[in-house]
Amino acid sequence: MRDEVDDLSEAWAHERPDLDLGPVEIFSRLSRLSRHLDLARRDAFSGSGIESWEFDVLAALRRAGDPYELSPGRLLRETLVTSGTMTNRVDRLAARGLVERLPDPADRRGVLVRLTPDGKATVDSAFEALLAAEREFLAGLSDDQQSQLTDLLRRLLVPFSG
Amino acid sequence: MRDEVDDLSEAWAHERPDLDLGPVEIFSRLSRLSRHLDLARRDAFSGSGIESWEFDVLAALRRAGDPYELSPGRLLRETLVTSGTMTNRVDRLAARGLVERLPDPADRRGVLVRLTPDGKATVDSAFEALLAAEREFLAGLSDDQQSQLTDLLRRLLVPFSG
DNA sequence: TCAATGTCTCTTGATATCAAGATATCCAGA
DNA sequence: TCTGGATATCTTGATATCAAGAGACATTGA
Repeated sequence: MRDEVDDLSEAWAHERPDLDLGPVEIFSRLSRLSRHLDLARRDAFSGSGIESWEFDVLAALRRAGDPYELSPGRLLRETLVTSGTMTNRVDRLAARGLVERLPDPADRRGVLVRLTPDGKATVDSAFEALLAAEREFLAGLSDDQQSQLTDLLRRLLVPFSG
Repeated sequence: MRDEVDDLSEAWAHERPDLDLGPVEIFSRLSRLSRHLDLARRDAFSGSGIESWEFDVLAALRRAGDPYELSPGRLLRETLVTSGTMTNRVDRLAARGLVERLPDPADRRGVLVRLTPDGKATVDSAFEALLAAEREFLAGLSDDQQSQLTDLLRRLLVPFSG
């Protein structure tokens, strides 16, 4: 049981024996796993004909529940991108017929982005493909280990969820 | 102990009660932690006057040990970017005096990128700042939990390290 | 020796993103 | 009612990245 971070960490230990590399052991793995996960997501989504950024937007709308509407402002907070990026994304999703823009009846500055039936079907199929791909990732962990990992990651994430 | 992914997962469970969301509990946290980590890295590096992509390149050279040289090809495999990106990065690092390009004595097609003394000092100071910032992240975990987490993440990463 | 193939680096063209600012609308308080 | 500041979205300009390909050199096998 040896991974690429063991090599990296060993190299650092050789060059900087004065430092405690404990954090590297965790965060280098976290960061690399995240990259591998991104690639796996791309593969999983290609079957549904969408890209990762499209899924992020569509999934936020899908999770919101019927009638599958959110403001651009809310969407950009959910997906952590800037407003210029979200305008561009909504433009492209609307051009593909996966979402539509509606005026917000409660605020004339505002707009609502709504999932179309086509968009809903697309995101549902993509989500199922994603879950299947992610389950592959977890094949090496027992159910017990999976819930341990969930718990440890939650502890790290809590400070950012305030 | 509740985090943002608990909300997200609950919303999905409400909309898609037919699906097993176990993988989401792990990978959504992993992905979000990675984003928060990127932001923290940026902060940590700003004190040393460099950006994250600069650290990635300089750190690969630093880890290689004296004389701190690697080929661009090796560098792009270490940092997972394309060759065009690496050419651009080495250009900018060389312009700042943190690395220099040398002809490869063993292969006339090739080039070696070498850390300058300035680059070495910069990356060493940035690495110490990064470790300090990462230690903050880990404040909520006991030593025991940290090594549990390291072990679980290694298990996930092993399949990608072949 | 020579040709074919592989390897290495850099260039080009297109694109998604961000930061900053513009415009329109809402809202609280005088 | 009016005014100042906050909010919501979109636009603009600059930049880092990627994909694809070009050009130079190395290596292998006949």
